[in-house]
This record gives sequence, structure tokens and C-alpha cells, in this order.
Amino acid sequence: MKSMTSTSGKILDTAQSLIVAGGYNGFSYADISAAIGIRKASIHHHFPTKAELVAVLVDRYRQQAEAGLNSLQEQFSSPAEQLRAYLNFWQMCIRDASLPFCICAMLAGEMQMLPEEVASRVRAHFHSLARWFTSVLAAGAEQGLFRLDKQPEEEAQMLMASVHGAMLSARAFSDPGLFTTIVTPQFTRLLAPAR
Amino acid sequence: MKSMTSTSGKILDTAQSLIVAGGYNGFSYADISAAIGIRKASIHHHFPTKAELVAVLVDRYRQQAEAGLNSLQEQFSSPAEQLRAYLNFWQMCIRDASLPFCICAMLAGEMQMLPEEVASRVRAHFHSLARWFTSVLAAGAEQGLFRLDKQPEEEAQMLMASVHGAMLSARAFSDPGLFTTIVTPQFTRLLAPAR
DNA sequence: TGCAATCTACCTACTAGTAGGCAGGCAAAA
DNA sequence: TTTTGCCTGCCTACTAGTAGGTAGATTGCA
Repeated sequence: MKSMTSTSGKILDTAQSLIVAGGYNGFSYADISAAIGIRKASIHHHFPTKAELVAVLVDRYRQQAEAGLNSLQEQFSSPAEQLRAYLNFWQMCIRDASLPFCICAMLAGEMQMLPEEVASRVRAHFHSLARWFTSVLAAGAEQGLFRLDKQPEEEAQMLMASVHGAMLSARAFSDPGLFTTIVTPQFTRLLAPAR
Repeated sequence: MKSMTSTSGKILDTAQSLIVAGGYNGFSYADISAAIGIRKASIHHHFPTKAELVAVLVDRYRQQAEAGLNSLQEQFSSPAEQLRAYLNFWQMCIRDASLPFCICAMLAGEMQMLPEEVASRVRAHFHSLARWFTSVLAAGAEQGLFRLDKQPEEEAQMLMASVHGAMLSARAFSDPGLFTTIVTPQFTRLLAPAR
């Protein structure tokens, strides 16, 4: 993969913004063409089919997400701080509209209509994210930072659903601040009372 | 509006299923035409534009939702039972795939790409639903059935986000039971400890 | 010079729609 | 009672544009 300033990088960036706005069926090669200023056929040179473009895009997104989550774990030794930082990351992205919705959550909505090579990657992302949440919650519980009412796996699913649901609500109400209003208490609830 | 067995009713039913699967841009008049067995031009006779079709569909959906919520309030005097019944309703719909996703939540994902006449209705639905949740939670708290950590408005937003997020997770993981796994503890948490 | 990346030109299939015609049913008029 | 007119709902035929793509040519750069 060339640098982000390369044409294929620009294609992926543009496609990503378009998917965030309207999902898989909400964008076309013509949209990318108009945004970047190259012809559709040139896009096909880089990504022969739409399914491949989006599959590559999801792979890239997942690599960036994994790098970001790893970075959180290096920056913060405390699982609670890691989780807080994760939520703050999304708060910022939604507020400044740099990434107002998780790509894979967006694609998950139209899951059964996606080409399988895309759907499988979206599903894998959900599994990865659930695992991350689970590990952070389990570690935090072990350290006495979190008090979990349920198994870490279940708490992880609940928190992840809240995060995605909060993104959706922020969008439905055109109120970026609503994301924080929703997820902060969900996070706070997880903290052990001793804090 | 004619009976549900009329052509326009069939058109709306079919469009609804298609929207649930792939959103606004995931279906076309040709899809409906093939499903019902009438020509596209005939669909235009009933609904001249796609935007109008979806706007009418959202109106109908909202009327049905309102009727359903009113029915819950007549059937169950207890706000806790009303809320439980609401969640059970969605559990059943998701399990039997009769309505595996809220139409307005589906459309909310692509909010900025929707024709304004559709977007305004989707937004209105979110407001209505938030109000219903708020009133049920407030009444339940007043009757000592719920113990709220936050204002009813905020708890309502949190619960609504969980519901929509749980729908998304159930779809992403291809696991209808996950909806219940996620929302049941969120509901249980709201119950006052004295129960 | 060779290769990557862009282009032109084109394809098939599809999209949301328009315009006028036909058929059947029902009510009113002869 | 029969005929006529109107209306609804369907149709054919068509429009303009768009979608994802193919194939070969051209351009730019190392």
C-alpha cells in the first residue's frame, strides 16, 4: 500500500467518507471520480470491483482500529483509562465530523446485501471489537476498577451496542453531543463504587 | 389508505422489507415490481416518487408504532411491564425475522442522504420514541418501580441507543438472540432494587 | 524503453421517472 | 334496461441518466 497521498489512498479516503454518509449502496465510482478528479476507469485500475474496493477499505480500517486500540493500551496502563480514551476518541471524531460513524457499523446495517467478501470482514471486525472490550473489561474487573454485573463478554456486547446506538442517535437527532450523553453514564456505571 | 391487501398496501409492505434489508438506496421500484408482479409505472401511479413512497411508508410505520405503544399502555398498567413488553415485541420480531430492524433506525444511518421529507419523518420518529421511553421511565420511577441514575430523558436516550445498537449487533453477528442478551440486563438495571 | 497510471470509448444493466392507452367497474342518464 | 361517462389501476413504450464495468490507447516518469 502506497502512502496516504497516493491515488489509491485518496480513493480509499473518499470511499470511506461516502460509506460513512450513505453505506455501500449510497456511493458509486462516479462519486469518487468527481471528488478526486480522475475517471472511473482509473479507479477500476486500482480496485477492479466495488466489492474489492470496500473489502480493502475495511481491511485498512481494521488495521487502523487495531493500531489505535494497541496504542491506547500502550499509552494507558489502566483498563479504565483505555476505555475512557476509546470513548473520547469517538466523541472527538463525531464532534469534528472527521469520522462520525464506525464504517463497519454502517456496513453492518446492510449486512445481508453485502458481497460476502465485505460481510465477512465486517463480521470479523465486530468480533475483534467485542474481544477488545471483553479483555479491557475483564482486566479492569480483575484490577478492581470495574464492577461487572455480568460476564465480561456480555458487558462488552452491551457497551458496544451502546456505542453504536449512540452514534446512530447522534446522527438521527443531528446532535453530536448526544453520543457523549449516552455513553458516559454507561461507562460510569462500569466503574467500581470504591472510586 | 385502503386495506393491507390492496396494491398500495402490498407496495408499502414490500418496500418496507426491502428497506429493512438495505436501506433507502438498497431498493428500487424494479425490486417491488418483481416482488408484486406489476409494472414499475403502476407503482408510480400509486406513489409518484420514491421519496413520497418512503415518506408514506414512514408515516404508516409511525402510526403502527404509536398504536402499538398505546396498546402496551392499555394492556399493562405497570410501566415496567410496558417496557418489558416493548423489548419482548422486538425480541420476537428479530427472532422470527418479521421485522428484524427498526425502519427509522435503518434510515437514520443514511440520514444526510435522505430526501428532506423522509429525513424529517425519521427525526420525528426518534423524538416520539424518546418521549415514550421518557414517560414510561418517569412514571416507573414515580411508582418506585425503576431506580434511575440520571434524568428520565437521559435514561431514555441510553435505553433507546441500546435497543438500536442491539439490533445492529444481532445483525452483525447473525445472532438474533444477541438482542435479548444485550437489552435484558439494561432493562434489569433500571428496576428498583426492592424488587 | 518499459511500466504504471491515466485516458477515451464503449458496454450492459439498471434507476427513477413520463405520457398516453386500455380495461374494468360503477354510477348516472337516456 | 342499456348506454355512456368517469375513474382507478393497470399496461406499453419511452426518456435521460447512472451504475459497475471492459478494452485498448495514451501519457508521464524513472
